[in-house]
Formats: sequence, C-alpha cells, structure tokens
Amino acid sequence: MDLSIGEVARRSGLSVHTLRFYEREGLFANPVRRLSNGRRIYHEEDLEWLAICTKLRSSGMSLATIRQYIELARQGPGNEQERLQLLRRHEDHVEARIRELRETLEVMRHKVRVYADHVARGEADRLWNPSHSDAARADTHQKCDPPGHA
Amino acid sequence: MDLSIGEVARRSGLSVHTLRFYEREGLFANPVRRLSNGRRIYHEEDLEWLAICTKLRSSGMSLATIRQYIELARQGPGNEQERLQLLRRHEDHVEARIRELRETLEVMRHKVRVYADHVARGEADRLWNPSHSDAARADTHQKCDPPGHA
DNA sequence: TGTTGATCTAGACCCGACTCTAGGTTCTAG
DNA sequence: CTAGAACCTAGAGTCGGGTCTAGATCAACA
Repeated sequence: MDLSIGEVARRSGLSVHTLRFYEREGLFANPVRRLSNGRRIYHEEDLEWLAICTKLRSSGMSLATIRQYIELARQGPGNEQERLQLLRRHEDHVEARIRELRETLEVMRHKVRVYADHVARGEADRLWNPSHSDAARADTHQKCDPPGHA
Repeated sequence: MDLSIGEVARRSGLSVHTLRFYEREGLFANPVRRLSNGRRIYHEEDLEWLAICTKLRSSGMSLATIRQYIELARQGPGNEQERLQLLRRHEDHVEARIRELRETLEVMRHKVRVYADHVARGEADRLWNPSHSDAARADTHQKCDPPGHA
C-alpha cells in the first residue's frame, strides 16, 4: 500500500514539485520515508492529510500556520488546547473574511444595479464620462467609475 | 483643493510608495498631474477612486483586472456593457469564494466541535497521537490531525 | 544659512508560494 | 541492451504585490 510521489500527485492534485516543496517546508506530520533507492513512499494517511492541508490553504491559512499546527501535532498529546486555539483563530479569520467579502459584494451589486439601470435608459453619458467639473453631478447618480479630472 | 502625495497617503491608508507604485501600474484613471516642480497633485476624486480600488483589491480583484477596468473607463462611453460584465464576473468570483470559505468553515467547525468534545472528556490520547497502526481506529473518531506513520 | 522634512526618480529588494531546470540515478518494457 | 519514464537533489526562476534605498531637489523655519 505504498504510494509513489507520482501517484500522490495524481491523487492529491498537487504537483510532484509541490509535494517535494511541502516536504522541505515541513508540512508533513512525519518525515516522508524513503525506499532504499531514495524514492519517497507515501501512504493513504498522507493523502488524507494533504486533502485537509489543501482545504486549509484554500481557505487562506498560510504555510507557516499549517506548519505550526503540525508541529503541535508532532509534539504529541498535551497541547490540545493550543491546537484548538489555532483552529479557532483560523475560523475567526475565515469568518471575518466572509463578512468582508459579503460587504464588498453588496456594494458592488448595488453599483452594478444602478449602472445597468442607467445604461438601459441610455442616460449613461454623464455617468460614464465623468470629468473634473461635473464629478459632483455624476456623484449624485452613485457612480463608481474612476473619477476623471481632465 | 490640491492634495500632496503625503496627504493622500494619510487619508487613503496607502503608503506613498504604494501610491507611486499604483501610478506606475496605471491604476489611476487619469495620469496624475504634477506641479511645475515635479510633485504630484491629487484631488478628492482620486481619494474616492482609491477607496473603491482598495475595496476591489481587498475582495481579491487583481491589479491587472483593476487596470482593465480603468482602461475601459478611460476609453470613454461606448463600452458600458464590457464594464458591467467585468464587474459581474468579479461578483461571481467573490460569490464563489464565499461559498468556498463557508464550506471550509463548516468542516472546520465540525472538527473543532468533535475535538473539543474529546479533549473535554479526557479521551483524546488516541486521537491526538495517531500512529500508523492505529490510524484507522482514530479515524472512526473523526480526527483531523495530520496522520502519523511512525 | 543651514537643517529638517517632504518629495522626486530609477531601480533593487522582499515575501509567499510555488515552479522549473540541470544533471544524475533507477525502473520498466521491448 | 537500450529507450523512455519516473525519480532524485540543489538551487534558480517566476509572479503578484508591494516595500525600500540612494541620491537629488525643494520648501519652510529659526
């Protein structure tokens, strides 16, 4: 049940380069073992961890933080609170990020709606070609264009 | 009502370095004007745009995309649909990102709950020190630890 | 007048996270 | 026996997004 790096790459979606890179960076819980010929051998557990790892990455956890986490895990029992703390801190970050994105999204949706409206009614000229002198006027129409001052 | 770069930095929260960098990158709708002595002069409109710009950035829009957008705006009226399209594409990205984050968050919350439970009941030993040979056993407890195989 | 502080330009540097190259070994199939 | 695929290491390169430095100019004040 040993897996080659190529196999793991295929199944994890990461490149072999990245797998070696992650190893150098200490992102595997256990030092990756080698065959006598020097080739790496992985196991199902590594794939499971890589899946989690990838999820953490894609939710914005840095490699440094992931490393911290697996270092705690490597130290064995006794630091459960720290591990939980680390995960909860990340939860908080993710939540904050979601709030931030939602807020931006709302603003954007509003602007797009107003714009689309104007465009549809063919009244967009003033809006879409703001100049220094009529910026204030355009403003009252909720423009979100980069203001011009030519 | 002219603003110096320092003033704009103060009010936008960006550094003077970044303002100059953004200018080089073509992220201002209008070429930033200079005083006869070469110093940049900004206006309120620039601050407004920088605020929007910052929001777009913080929602993950790349500088390249922002540049595309202001290039459309610079071309003047006639490409409203393209601008709307660009904004809507970004909306889609942001939505997708929110979904992704929410999903991760759910998974994390679940794992944290299960962990905290185990820790609270003092049963975490097996869970928190998984070894190759008992990984399967630990697995039945929904571990999210990096699996060990020592 | 001279120092302090803000600005200018061009270009180097940094960081995170990969990604790839060069040059060498090893496995596998024909 | 040999070609080609897969692997190895060390280290260089890339990309996005800044960040900073050096050396010069300029304004304002005691």
